[in-house]
Amino acid sequence: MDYVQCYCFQFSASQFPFFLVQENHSSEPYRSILKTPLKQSATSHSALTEIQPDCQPLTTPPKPKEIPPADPWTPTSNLKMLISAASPEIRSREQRRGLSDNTSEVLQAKHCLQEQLSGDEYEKSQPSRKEKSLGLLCHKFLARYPNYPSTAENNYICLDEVAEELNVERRRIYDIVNVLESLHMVSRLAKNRYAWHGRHNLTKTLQTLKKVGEENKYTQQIQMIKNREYEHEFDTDGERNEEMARSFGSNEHSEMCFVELPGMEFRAASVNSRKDKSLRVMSQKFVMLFLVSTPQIVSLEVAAKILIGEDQLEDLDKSKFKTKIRRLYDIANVLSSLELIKKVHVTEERGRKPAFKWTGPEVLPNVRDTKLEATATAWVPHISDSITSKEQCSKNLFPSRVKQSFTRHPSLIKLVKSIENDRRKIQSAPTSPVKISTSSDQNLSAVPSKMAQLAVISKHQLEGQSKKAKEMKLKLALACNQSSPEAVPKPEPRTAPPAQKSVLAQPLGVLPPSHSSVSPVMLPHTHSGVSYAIYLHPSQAHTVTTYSPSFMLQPLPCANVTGIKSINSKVLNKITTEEGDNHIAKDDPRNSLTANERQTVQPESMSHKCLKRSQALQENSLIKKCRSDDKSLATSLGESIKNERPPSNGLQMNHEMDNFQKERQNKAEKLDQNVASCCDQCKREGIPEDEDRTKTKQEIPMAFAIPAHETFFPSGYLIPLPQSTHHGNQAGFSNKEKAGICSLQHTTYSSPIAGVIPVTASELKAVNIPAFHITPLNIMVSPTSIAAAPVLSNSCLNSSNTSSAQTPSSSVLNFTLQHLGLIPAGVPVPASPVLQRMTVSSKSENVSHSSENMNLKEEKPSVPKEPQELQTVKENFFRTPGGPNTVSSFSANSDGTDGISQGTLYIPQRKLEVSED
DNA sequence: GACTCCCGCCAAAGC
DNA sequence: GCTTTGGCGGGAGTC
Repeated sequence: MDYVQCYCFQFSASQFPFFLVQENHSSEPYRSILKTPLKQSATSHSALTEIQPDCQPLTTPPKPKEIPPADPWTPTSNLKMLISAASPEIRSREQRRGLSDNTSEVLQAKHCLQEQLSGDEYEKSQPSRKEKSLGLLCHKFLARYPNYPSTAENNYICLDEVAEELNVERRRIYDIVNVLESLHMVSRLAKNRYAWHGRHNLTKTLQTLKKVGEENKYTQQIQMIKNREYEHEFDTDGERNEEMARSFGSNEHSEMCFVELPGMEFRAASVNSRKDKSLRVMSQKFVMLFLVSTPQIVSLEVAAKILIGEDQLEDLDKSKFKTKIRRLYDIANVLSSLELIKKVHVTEERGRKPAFKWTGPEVLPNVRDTKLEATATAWVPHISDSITSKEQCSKNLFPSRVKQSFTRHPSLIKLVKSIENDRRKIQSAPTSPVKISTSSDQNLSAVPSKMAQLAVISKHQLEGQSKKAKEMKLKLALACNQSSPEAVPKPEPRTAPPAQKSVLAQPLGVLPPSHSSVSPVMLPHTHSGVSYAIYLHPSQAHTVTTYSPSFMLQPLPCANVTGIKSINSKVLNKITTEEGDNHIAKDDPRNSLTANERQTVQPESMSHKCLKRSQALQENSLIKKCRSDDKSLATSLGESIKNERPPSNGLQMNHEMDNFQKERQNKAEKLDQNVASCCDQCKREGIPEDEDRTKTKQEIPMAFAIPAHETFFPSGYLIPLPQSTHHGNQAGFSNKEKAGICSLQHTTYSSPIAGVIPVTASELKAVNIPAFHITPLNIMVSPTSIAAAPVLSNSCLNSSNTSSAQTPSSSVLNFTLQHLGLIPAGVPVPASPVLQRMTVSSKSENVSHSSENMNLKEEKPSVPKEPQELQTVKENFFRTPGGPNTVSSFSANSDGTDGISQGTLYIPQRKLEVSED
């Protein structure tokens, strides 16, 4: 036992000169042994952990060459020497150094040792399997390089050298490097030579992977697999596989390549040589699964099935499955070392399953497509590159996806591959002399610096705005407190962490449940500084709404925003980690970096999680809605929450809708009165009439101006309409604000059921908000939640102006219905509340819990099998121009136009979280 | 017995 | 033709 501890020190000392100082001053009798680098012990991890953050050698640390002094040999030291000599790694190392002329002696020593020690003792003397794990090796590898290397430093990696230093065969280093390469943390420069980029590219890569994963419909695939799991046991060669093959085939997954980032393309000539099975590609796909799923937990089984599905479904046999699992373990070990994932176990009906949970930074869905870009730049470096990156990745990953309606003929694939390979060879053959990474490293350094400048500027400006807004809020709070106490935002709202402020550049007021009966929630609109206010009834304190970077308002399943994850976990999965969920975060000092990163991105992550969930829920909702029959609308919401039943349609729904429309007219009037009252109050308090008043409208929660160009659309669909009234609405704004307003896309979204849903604060006390969804461009309220529609404010809209609540033309409606497959092509449908009967209900939104929460009771019978046609319809609908389910994606395309054109049907994210935990 | 994943063979790709 | 890269699966260690 004693010598084992000694080993720990030996490893550290030999690997890190940092420790050699101690060694040199040590009077420890076994000093001579300390000179021999041995394999790490279990404690080496912590040692590495402490070393890694700052003092990382950029290059291979010089190996200690000193010859061990001839210290007196004791029986113990002799034994230790024998043990160390017995190590094959040590032997091979000695051989490589040419210092080992006495191999036979060593072997003899080993033999001798074996004889001397009992079997158990000898086994104990060998490094345990854990100590040789890829994860630990990866830790050692990572410890050699800084997380954020400066380009001025030497960041090259020589595989041979590393393998030697780490006492492992090169094969293992390849495993690590391949995974790191998939995250663009390293890139291949030449034979045996890589460049270390650290985490500089990580955010960008993850964004890209997420985007690609979304486009690849991984969420749906996961869902599909999970659903099937519950329906049947996965059999190897049955009809189910064929079915699955068809599904995957229909998703055009047959051809997938390595996702590349701009400036890092084709750096590895072999990158795509075995692309379909490459560890790199597998690693990227694996990461994608985490990024697109909610919760971000992926079981190995599901991952393997998806990965196999993309390969050769016809060969979906056990051995293939086992192999995939093996590879996934390899990848997971590296990702774990990077602290991007953590091993967990999900408990479900069939038992405990190994899975991994994403613990890395949350990823913005797609910032570039929104006007947030400049702002987000302050937050995420390289963000401006992400577009190109995304496009590039899309091209790389889904070459045939550019025109989704066309599929490349298999016979052409080979030709294309051949051409691509040729081009690759020409462009990127990694040959000697070593290619200095001009495009990569320099871009990496140049772009970030520019972006950083932009970021600082944006941040500065936005902080200014934020301050103003805060001041206004306080003023307003005082002002409105008199007229409407419920609406007063708390001076210290439970806001998102500061990091988000800098990003959102708006006071994000996710307010705590106040003592008043209504909890206001301010939601900034980053485009224009418009905020939304949502008032929650205390009974819904668990459903706090926060801001989503994609401009979606998503109720979150808890009052404490920072507690979302835990609640989610609680609700969704009974997860047990092997070492405790919080262990790493709490205890591991190395985690500070990840923690920091996470701190920066967490606000987004939360809302985004909800976004993710909403996507999943929405999918289920759409499916179920189409199958729903005769359940009553009034009861369906509550029932569905509890029982996950499909929503209802029919006469009762129509009745409800009629009532609703009447109600909301009344509410509109009340709302106007409230607004006027509040503004008058502000006037009395000395708040400037002109600009500030307008601002007030933006920021005051009581300014329940219903966007004139935004209309509640009970059906959940938004149909873009020509904007005709918007400019008129801007008349009252200052130039400054006009500018902000103009930055908005003026697409009008309307509903067959035109109108607004004004709700006064007092009325809100009584309403529930089971499901809603708000974006700066649209507001969607599920039919079942319409009566509970929250109030909204949007400064760029005149509260009294509802004229733009237009009824879409019948042609648009026809288009909609036909696109839905609900009416045959060519059958005209008048613009009437027909859609009411086909609205997507939020009823079943929580159904996807069943898949996400394997621990929850699965209500398999209520999850009907999804027909292919419906699947297709669903896919089509969720394929928004900028990506699936991203509102932001159509708000501003790179060309400055609306990404959604006339006649385009957009099915919005519809909410979601019924957290009844 | 299931889960993990090390290990090294060997073929493809690179030089 | 040699070297590098990495897919792959046997099988051992661990739980």
